[in-house]
Amino acid sequence: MQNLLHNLNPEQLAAVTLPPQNALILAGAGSGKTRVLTTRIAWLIQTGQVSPAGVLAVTFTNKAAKEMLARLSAMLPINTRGMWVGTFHGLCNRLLRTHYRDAALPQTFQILDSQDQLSVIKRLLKANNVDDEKYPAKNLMYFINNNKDQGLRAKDVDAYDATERKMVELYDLYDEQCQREGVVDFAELLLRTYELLSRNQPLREHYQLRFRHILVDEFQDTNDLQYKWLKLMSGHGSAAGGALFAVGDDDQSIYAFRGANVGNMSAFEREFQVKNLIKLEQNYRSHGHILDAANMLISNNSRRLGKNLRTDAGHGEQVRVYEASSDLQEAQWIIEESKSLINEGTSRSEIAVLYRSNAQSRVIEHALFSAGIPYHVYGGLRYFQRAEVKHAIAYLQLMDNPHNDSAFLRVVNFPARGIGARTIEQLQGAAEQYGISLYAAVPYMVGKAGTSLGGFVKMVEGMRFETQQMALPELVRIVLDGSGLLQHYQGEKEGADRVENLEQMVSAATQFVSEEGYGQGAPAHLGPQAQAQAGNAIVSADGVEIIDADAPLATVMSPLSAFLSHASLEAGDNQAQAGQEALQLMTVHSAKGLEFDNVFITGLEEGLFPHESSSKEDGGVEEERRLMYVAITRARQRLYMCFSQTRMLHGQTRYNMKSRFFDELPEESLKWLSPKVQSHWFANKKSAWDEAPLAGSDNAIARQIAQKSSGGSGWRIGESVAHAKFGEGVIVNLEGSGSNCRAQINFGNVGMKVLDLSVAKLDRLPR
DNA sequence: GCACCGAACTTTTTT
DNA sequence: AGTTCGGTGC
Repeated sequence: MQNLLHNLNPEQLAAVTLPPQNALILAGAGSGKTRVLTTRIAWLIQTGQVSPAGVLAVTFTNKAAKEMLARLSAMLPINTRGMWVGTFHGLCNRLLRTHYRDAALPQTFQILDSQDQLSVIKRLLKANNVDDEKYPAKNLMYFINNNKDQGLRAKDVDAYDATERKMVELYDLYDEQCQREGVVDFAELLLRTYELLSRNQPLREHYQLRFRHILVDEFQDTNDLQYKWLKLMSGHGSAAGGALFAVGDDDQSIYAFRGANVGNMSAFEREFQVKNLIKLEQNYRSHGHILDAANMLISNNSRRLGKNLRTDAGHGEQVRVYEASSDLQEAQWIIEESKSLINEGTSRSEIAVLYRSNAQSRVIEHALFSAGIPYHVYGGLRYFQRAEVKHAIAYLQLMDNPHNDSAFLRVVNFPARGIGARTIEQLQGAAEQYGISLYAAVPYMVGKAGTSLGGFVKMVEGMRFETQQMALPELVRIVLDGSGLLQHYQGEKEGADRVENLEQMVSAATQFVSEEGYGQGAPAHLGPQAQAQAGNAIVSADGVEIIDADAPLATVMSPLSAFLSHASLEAGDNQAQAGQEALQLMTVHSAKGLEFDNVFITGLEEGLFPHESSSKEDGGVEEERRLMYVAITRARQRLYMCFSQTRMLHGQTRYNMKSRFFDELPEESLKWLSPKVQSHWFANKKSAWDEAPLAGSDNAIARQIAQKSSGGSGWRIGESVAHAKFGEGVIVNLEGSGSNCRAQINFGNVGMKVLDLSVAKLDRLPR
């Protein structure tokens, strides 16, 4: 135990050893949050305050859950496999598999990822002849998820106009359809579990009594339903129930757009009467100038819980700021600086290039490619999202649950086997008529359509029979082969990668089987007899037998079902391919939780960062500021910031002002690399472009713009101006000439204005 | 059933 | 600008 608590600072120690009461830990960036969380669990177990089975630890990502488990096994001499450490969705899946009957789900229910969900909705809209102009599938999906994330079923949603009523109706139809097909979407996993436990008192009390300690990571990212879920699990407001230990950072809340509610932190503090609020403000990551920048920036936000990071490391280097004339030049600068870092011996993987939006990566990638510097971009398609892999998964899904219409439709004619749209239409008609799945409707089809569809069903049945006693990896191999997928891609010109991805699925299955504790030889299809083996059967007061979801998943679901869940819930690694000697390119969002010695924050321009769409939502700019805070606090030693006067976006050149965030950083922590222009500067020079530091090919572009733009009016596109009413802006376009000249000016958050230059009073501004 | 062309989109993303 | 999606035409 000495070892466990060794090296903790006073605040960390206090948090780890808190009495078994509700607690809120405000953990700043780089303050050892994960360490506190895992040490808390280890300490509770080691001091005998709780058994491993009495702990529930919830995270948002699989990565975080895995890391927590890894650290726990390093700290404790116990097998962590059976412990309840996982994502909200993973834990709900486990509960629903165990209590599938009570939750009114088929044992082999399948999980829709976002892609699948969208295609279910598209199908629904088509089947109901809904005008998809008026009700785009994406909107409906957003509507449904949004409501589920708040714990609202269709019947609970208040509709105020005809459009909303229609949406509610479609929401209801959607749920019915999912139920018919035996599929659940991500939000449904949570909502279904929530409803199950709300409704079923013995079950609820069982888990409430069981989990003495519930610990939540990244609490600021919880949505309303997750908060309700935690309330329920922790038995809030009832006699039973354990202590909720929430760790989070309100300043790093950057997921409001997907339903996260920072307000949950203060709500928790209030509703759970939190007496133990501990702030972890000692930062172990960044040098002083970097922290000063972060602290001052975030102090511009209101409604904070309040926190200031400090470090024992020295000031370190100032933040280097660079103004480029174009996005190309910005990229060029990043490359020059990276090169010199690399020459100093910096590992390429310790250089991160962050941007607000994915579109920005292209220019940077291009420049890196030309310069021959290896790089890695995060955020592409993940393994289980690739089309060929999804096809294979669909075949596997059909073998486990043939009534999954999405899976059926996805592969019924892939590879092509002569089943066309006409046939499918007929089949859908029959299925609707009898209220059954497409698969079940096949026998009702006659003629040629019946034959081809029958052939498909026979193939699926054949594979199912053939693989009955097989272990999962073998089963996967048979399906890849028997479905004709492998052959299909082998015969394709560009199919080599896809074949490789398919082959990889066999090893993914092998790895899954060994990691999840399924005996290598265990048949992939495991019947309900597994149910009987489930451990800890308990009997509730009213005599209902409850099987605790305690036993390893292997006893409540077959390897195949488990593998399919895994494929939906864990789309595959996209993060951290450790040891890769390459520059790391990613959005600021995906950088959260990571750290690097050297960080570039790029595209710091009004409209990009903060993003223009953020000014329309209330609290939008504050969220952008938190995003900037996250970006800054990723850096350990060196931080670079840059912005560009011009940028190619959506096919046209845009002229932006530098980000307002620069005005919110401490002057003394910044080092401006581009000459900081004095106010009299513009009086002497006719154009900023003449003297701006330009590199290489960019010179020409900049001059072109400069020439094209002055047009005799004395003003220039790209020039910064000030207007008495609208404030600061940038000239985006000039039209007309002489006394008839008008300028289109981007006034940032005020918006775009067209002003007559003979009338408007404008002042030139130095950049 | 497949290939090609044009239109429409383009903040951030995990499960 | 670049991609992706859906529709049309063969």
